[in-house]
Amino acid sequence: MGLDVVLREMGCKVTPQRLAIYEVLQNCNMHPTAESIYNIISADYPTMSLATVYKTLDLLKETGIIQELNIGGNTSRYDVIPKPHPHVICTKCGKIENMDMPLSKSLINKAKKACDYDIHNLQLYFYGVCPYCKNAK
Amino acid sequence: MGLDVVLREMGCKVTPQRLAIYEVLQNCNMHPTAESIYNIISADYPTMSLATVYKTLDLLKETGIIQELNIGGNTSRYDVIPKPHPHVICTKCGKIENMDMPLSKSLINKAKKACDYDIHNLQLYFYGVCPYCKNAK
DNA sequence: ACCCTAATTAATAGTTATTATCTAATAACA
DNA sequence: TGTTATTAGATAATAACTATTAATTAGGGT
Repeated sequence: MGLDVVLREMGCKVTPQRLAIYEVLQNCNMHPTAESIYNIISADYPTMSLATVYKTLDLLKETGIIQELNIGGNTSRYDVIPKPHPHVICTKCGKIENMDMPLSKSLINKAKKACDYDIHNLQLYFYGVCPYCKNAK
Repeated sequence: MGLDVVLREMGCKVTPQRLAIYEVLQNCNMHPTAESIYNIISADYPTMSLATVYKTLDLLKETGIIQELNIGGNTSRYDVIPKPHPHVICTKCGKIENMDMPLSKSLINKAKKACDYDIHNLQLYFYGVCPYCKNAK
């Protein structure tokens, strides 16, 4: 389902800026920061504002089609949500990658037993050293 | 093993400020921010500086006896490390709690198979609505 | 116990990510 | 096409954190 449909369903306007930001996130699997999204888009939309990027990212988060990643450092990164997946972060170079590894349903079930929350989401981050940095040393 | 021993082993000085900050983290299971640690300690150490809190937290992170949590929002929270455990965050009130739920060794093993990283750490966050907020509605 | 020195604190200024505000532009609908 | 509420863009403001620097202090040597 396209972003335009989702936006209209929420009563939000479909603007080129929003589509462009979402497109960057889809075509770019490197989990960009708000600022790198801004830089990428500035080439085509010289009038794009960083504030717009932030506002749009918030909106897309609310719609549930992207997620914000908090992996340490003081900068958030963003990610389209095809299906829930863990992330690996290289503690040397800071790169962050999707992991093709299913988040077992049983993990949420165990969590539900371990506390009294209505759990609706989870984030799993692994920290380590990537193959490139391993060899670089 | 006490903090003083750890610090001396690292060739760092044992100062009342450092001990105080660590003590707050130990006696307080609410995962404080740097600023709330500062506020708590200010009562006893009126001369304490926020910068000192940040530097000490960084140092304690390096020693490996505390960890920094990135749960969204733009503020880091801190936590002593008794043994690795997941966290639950209430998406209504922002409270964050430790979960008494083992992080199975197999999770890391699966991760090691799924990518080529030397994985040395992981963070697992669950997001949901806490019992109190459930009832409040 | 006292001194010396390097490490650390405290105060403050600076930086950076993010948010708020406000005016101009524009998507959606009649 | 015209109207209107929403959104974009520019910029100022905020908040978390970091760098700097002078003053203080822990810890080893005497």
